[in-house]
Amino acid sequence: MDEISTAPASIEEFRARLAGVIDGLPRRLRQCADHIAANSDRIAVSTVAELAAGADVPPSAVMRFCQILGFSGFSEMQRLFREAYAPGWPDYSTRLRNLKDGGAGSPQALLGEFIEAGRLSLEALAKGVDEAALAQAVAVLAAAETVHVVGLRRAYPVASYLAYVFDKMEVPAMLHDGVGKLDHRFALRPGDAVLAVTFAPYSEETLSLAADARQRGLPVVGLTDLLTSPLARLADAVLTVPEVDFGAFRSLSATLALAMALAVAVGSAREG
Amino acid sequence: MDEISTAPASIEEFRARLAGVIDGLPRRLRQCADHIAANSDRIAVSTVAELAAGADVPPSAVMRFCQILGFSGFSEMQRLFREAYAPGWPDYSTRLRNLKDGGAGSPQALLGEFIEAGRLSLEALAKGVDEAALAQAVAVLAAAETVHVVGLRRAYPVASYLAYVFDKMEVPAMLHDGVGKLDHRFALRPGDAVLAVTFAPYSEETLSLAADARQRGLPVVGLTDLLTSPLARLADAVLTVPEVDFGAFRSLSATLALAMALAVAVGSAREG
DNA sequence: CGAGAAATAGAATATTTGTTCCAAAGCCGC
DNA sequence: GCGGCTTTGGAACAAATATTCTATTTCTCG
Repeated sequence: MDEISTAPASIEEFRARLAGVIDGLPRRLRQCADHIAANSDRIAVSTVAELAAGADVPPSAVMRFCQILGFSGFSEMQRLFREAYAPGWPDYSTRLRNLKDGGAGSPQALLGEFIEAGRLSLEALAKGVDEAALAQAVAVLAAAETVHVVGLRRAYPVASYLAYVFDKMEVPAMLHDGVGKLDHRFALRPGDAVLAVTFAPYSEETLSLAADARQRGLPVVGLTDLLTSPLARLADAVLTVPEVDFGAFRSLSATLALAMALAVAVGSAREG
Repeated sequence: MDEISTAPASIEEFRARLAGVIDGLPRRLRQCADHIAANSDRIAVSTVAELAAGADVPPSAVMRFCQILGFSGFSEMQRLFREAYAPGWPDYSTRLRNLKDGGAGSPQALLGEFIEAGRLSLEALAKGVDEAALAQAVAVLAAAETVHVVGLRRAYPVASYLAYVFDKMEVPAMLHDGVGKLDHRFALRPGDAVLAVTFAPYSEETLSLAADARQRGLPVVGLTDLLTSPLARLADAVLTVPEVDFGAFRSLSATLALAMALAVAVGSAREG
């Protein structure tokens, strides 16, 4: 291994050098590189042993890694990070305020708002989950042959992630995405179930597919925003998500958390 | 001096106790208290000797100070600050694994875990965001004619939501979704930019489109998990998201928050 | 001013942490 | 399969760092 004799003098240089060598790195050193890149903010406050444990390598691997980057050893690398150590505030709310102070409309202020919206949504979900409805939704979907997932516009990311998780968990699922304006309503077969996702303003196509399923006697699970949603009337089990909007856009954090829990629970139930 | 036997459990408690004792302190200890109160953010990355030098007292004075505050010694005090800086999610993945192996997870328990994962991810994002990279990403995309959004598999929900938000904000955008195995690479025109989203295991198609764009001189913005991601080398601006990742079950909360902030910031910048 | 108590500095020690080195294992081209 | 090269893991070692101890100084109060 050809060593570089001079140590990086700044964090930027450090990153550049890391990017430069990472490709030619053997397995263990690659693990070090990945873990350190992912936790570069912890270098300043960690010991070799802690970092090594995090990367799942022996301490000596971390040492070799430091040397390959041009440092004489770990201490020298750590010194770089300790000096640059920005007071990344221990307190979440202070940090958030700092972000928002970047000026109204600045990217980081926006980010602060979206983070806040997501967090509030998750908290509300934690408090207000309807356990009976969730259990029923799991039961319905676990009993189905094929799960038909439908969700358009702002609900589409949720629907597509549900389809992804179902696929990974080997649950037969079909994503109705409205491509080509085809609704594929004849794909709904006896024994199947529909999982419909929609938020105000409720998309016509989603409601229509749910109504169709219901008419044919297929069970429908709804994931929506309010109990007064038109989807609620069509569904055998209704899950509502108290999502906080920021501006015109919905954070989706809570919705996705609920969707994932649902999908994984259904996947586990079908295995058993 | 009346010692307190239990150590502060949080930084707030630490501050309270410090405020409580600082008045009745003799000279050298008072110096310690002043210096430490003024530089509490450096406790995590300093040695006893450094702190002592800063306060202009001998190291043993610092030791006594720590003990008066209720710590067994300096190390214990330092641990408080190190952990407060890098909180919470040490063995998160083992927790999820236990949950999966053990109880097979009631739906509510699963939901609780996903909520917690989302919350931690958002918190980590608030602390670890690279504001310079975010600003650069906004600049690049705001200057583009058309934004080409690409992201597949687990990144697809993010990509599709980005496309949705761009659409609402009247930013010309095209979602490359890989339908029909078409990569639409010839849709990339001079003046356009690519916004690529991918997480390990990095999807070949996404990387390939990004590489193609770069080769033609189009700017690329990457949204990925690690700075060592192959996408990082292809991109002019790299945004990394510290998302809790376990198998197929990625919370996406932080990713979406960052994506939305990016999209809205780009939309606003283009209006002005 | 002087006795006693408290506080202090610095040296001595214990402990933790970083670093080196070498034998064993893995890999590659032959 | 075999020799040479690279990589790896762990134990031995070295350095840095925290902690304790005690002689000395500094306060305090009679």
